[in-house]
Amino acid sequence: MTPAKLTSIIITPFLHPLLAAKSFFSSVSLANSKTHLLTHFNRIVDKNSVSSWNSAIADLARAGDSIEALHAFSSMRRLYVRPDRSSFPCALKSCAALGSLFSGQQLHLQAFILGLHPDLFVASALVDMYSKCRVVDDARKAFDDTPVKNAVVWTSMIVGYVWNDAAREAAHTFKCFFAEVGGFEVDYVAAVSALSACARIGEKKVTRGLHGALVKLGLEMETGVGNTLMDAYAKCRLLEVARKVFDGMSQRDNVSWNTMIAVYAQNGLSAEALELYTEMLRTGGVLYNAVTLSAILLGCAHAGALQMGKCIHSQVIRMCLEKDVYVGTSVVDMYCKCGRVEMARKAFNRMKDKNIKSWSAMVAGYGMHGRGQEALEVFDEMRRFGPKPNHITFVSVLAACSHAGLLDEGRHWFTAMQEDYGIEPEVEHYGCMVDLLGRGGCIEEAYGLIKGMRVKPDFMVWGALLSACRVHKNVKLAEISARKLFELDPKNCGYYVLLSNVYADAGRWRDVEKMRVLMKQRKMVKTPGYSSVELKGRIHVFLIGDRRHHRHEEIYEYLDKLTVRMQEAGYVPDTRSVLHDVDEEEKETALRVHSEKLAVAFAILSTAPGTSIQIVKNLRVCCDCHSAIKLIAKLVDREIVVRDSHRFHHFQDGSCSYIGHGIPCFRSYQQLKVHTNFLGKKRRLIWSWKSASLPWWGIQNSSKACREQCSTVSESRDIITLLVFLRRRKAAGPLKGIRGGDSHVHSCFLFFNP
DNA sequence: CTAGGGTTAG
Repeated sequence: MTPAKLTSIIITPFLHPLLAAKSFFSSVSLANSKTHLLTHFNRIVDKNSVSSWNSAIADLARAGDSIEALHAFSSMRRLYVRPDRSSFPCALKSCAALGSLFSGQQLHLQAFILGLHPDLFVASALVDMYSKCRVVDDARKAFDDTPVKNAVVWTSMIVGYVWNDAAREAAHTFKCFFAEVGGFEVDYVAAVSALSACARIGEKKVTRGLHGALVKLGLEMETGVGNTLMDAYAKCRLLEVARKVFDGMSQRDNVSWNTMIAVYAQNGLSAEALELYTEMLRTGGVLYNAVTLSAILLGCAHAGALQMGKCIHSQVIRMCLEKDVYVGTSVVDMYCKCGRVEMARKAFNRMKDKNIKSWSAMVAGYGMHGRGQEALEVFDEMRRFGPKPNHITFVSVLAACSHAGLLDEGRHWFTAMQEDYGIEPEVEHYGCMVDLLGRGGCIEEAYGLIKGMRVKPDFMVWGALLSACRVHKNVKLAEISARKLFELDPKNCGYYVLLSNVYADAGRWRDVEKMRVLMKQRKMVKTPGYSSVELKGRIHVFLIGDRRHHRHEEIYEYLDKLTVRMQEAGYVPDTRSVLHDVDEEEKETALRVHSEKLAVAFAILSTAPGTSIQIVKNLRVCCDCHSAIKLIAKLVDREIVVRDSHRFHHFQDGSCSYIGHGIPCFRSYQQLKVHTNFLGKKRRLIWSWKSASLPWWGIQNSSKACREQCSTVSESRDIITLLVFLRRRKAAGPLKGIRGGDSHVHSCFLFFNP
């Protein structure tokens, strides 16, 4: 580059479109004779003093006004003020925030010309800027060009790799750092960065190794280190170790609590998540915030705990967090997974900023309720007004088509995704397509699709095919897909059962027997099926034939009565389901005491007439339970919503929206396994809400917006029942305050506005 | 008289 060109770049440094906008600094020039400027934040800038400019740039960068910060830098250059080592870090940080590589490169060039690039502050900012602009190779070059490195430069490089999805590289860099300085100089920020790399890698060995090293350095007592360590262990699926770290921490901040709650919620341990949340409120002495509520909402969504979810939603509104995209999306997701897709839609409409995940959540929400047409309408709206759909959105769209049986639409979007949006289909997309085609009866076409896949088909794909084979009685392909499934997911006995169902339907009893023997030989352990129902702040869990519930006698008695009424109405037990779900020895009792029936009976007994009932089942609802619950809903005149591992069944007026089989919408075998352990370890089956008081108070004075959402009679009745319950528990304070907008109750609310 | 690196969420 010629000196002349260099000069021109230095004098008019920023030609980037970002900086075309009018700025306060645009009018600043040599022609202007004033020596001082009064800028943003009432800061007085001496036009000729570098440090004065530096402060102004720092102010703007700190406030997040990156463009103005760069304008300020630009104006300074126009006045021929020579930047010093303090001018660059803030300016580079602004480039990083904007992702503006162009401006960043020019700053690099200027720093280079002024000979400031080996300065530690400048170097670390450069590394940071390049990695945030996604050119990790240049970040590495800037890193290597720094002759003497300190912890900050090393950390910037480690974080840079993590940012650019190169976690292993990051871990390796930390190792080099550690070796070079012999452990001295490794501070807790470096440790946190390295641990976040471990979390990405997700390998037990790596995390344990680093943990050991940090203990030696005496860094493990730092709160930040503990927080990240918990996350890293959780990502390695060592939940108990994560909890141990949490318990062993001498100081916990809200990130510690949030992390632990999120870990539980993400792994399907909703009860633990909610329990920890109450503990946080009671003893933690820390403030909860958007992150906490987001995690708790996820827990509610998983447990299907609508009432709790509403409480949290109410708190969200009070804390003015509805406008937060993350929280807003969690609310939408929670309502969808708790069976209230209309309420989800209302919450969705109230969101001002919607990101791609909010839109995808709404599409998926309609999809899991079998409302494909509405899902496609939302998708259409998204294409016109929202962000550009990505691969996640298309998973939602295809799943919606498959759940609603929209064969042509599904085919159309699968092609359009590749041709118009340039998105290569991944395993999930194939899973949806195989399910869609299989359900539509095009089994051979589905099999053809699998054979032509570029990625390796996973258990979802083969599982979808196997399910379709059962519905359409295709023994040959069932055997093929089952064989694959035995390899891919050897511990899951569901496929053995499914294949034996296919044999049974074809009358091949010898093969059915073979399957049974095979299962015994391979020592398959069944995932225990259970159903749960939320009632006044408790989650009641029922296993098959469970007699551990304190009201079990009442429940069985009522169930017997119901059975008689059902038989009078013409109900005949559907024996296919016995094959579907249960072993030989459990056959006789099995049908009548399936966990979902127990849960339904318990819910009817315990709620006021007309209240709608929500059940969550971890496996699929069997055919018999399906028809039985349909009849029960009619007999007792209730709306019953059952969410199983695959989709929602809305029972009302003797009908159900359920269509055939499908691929799971609540997928995650990890979650099921954790649950199995949870039950296998004989933890409390009936999880009781230890301290119902605090989180529940939100509902008393539900903000107007939330009340509007709870518009139906049964829902407001839910709330009243809840209030009476709370009063009985003396947790709720005076009732008069509950009914009206009494200020006394307001003052009782422990709402922390962080 | 100012400046650089980190953790939780869907």
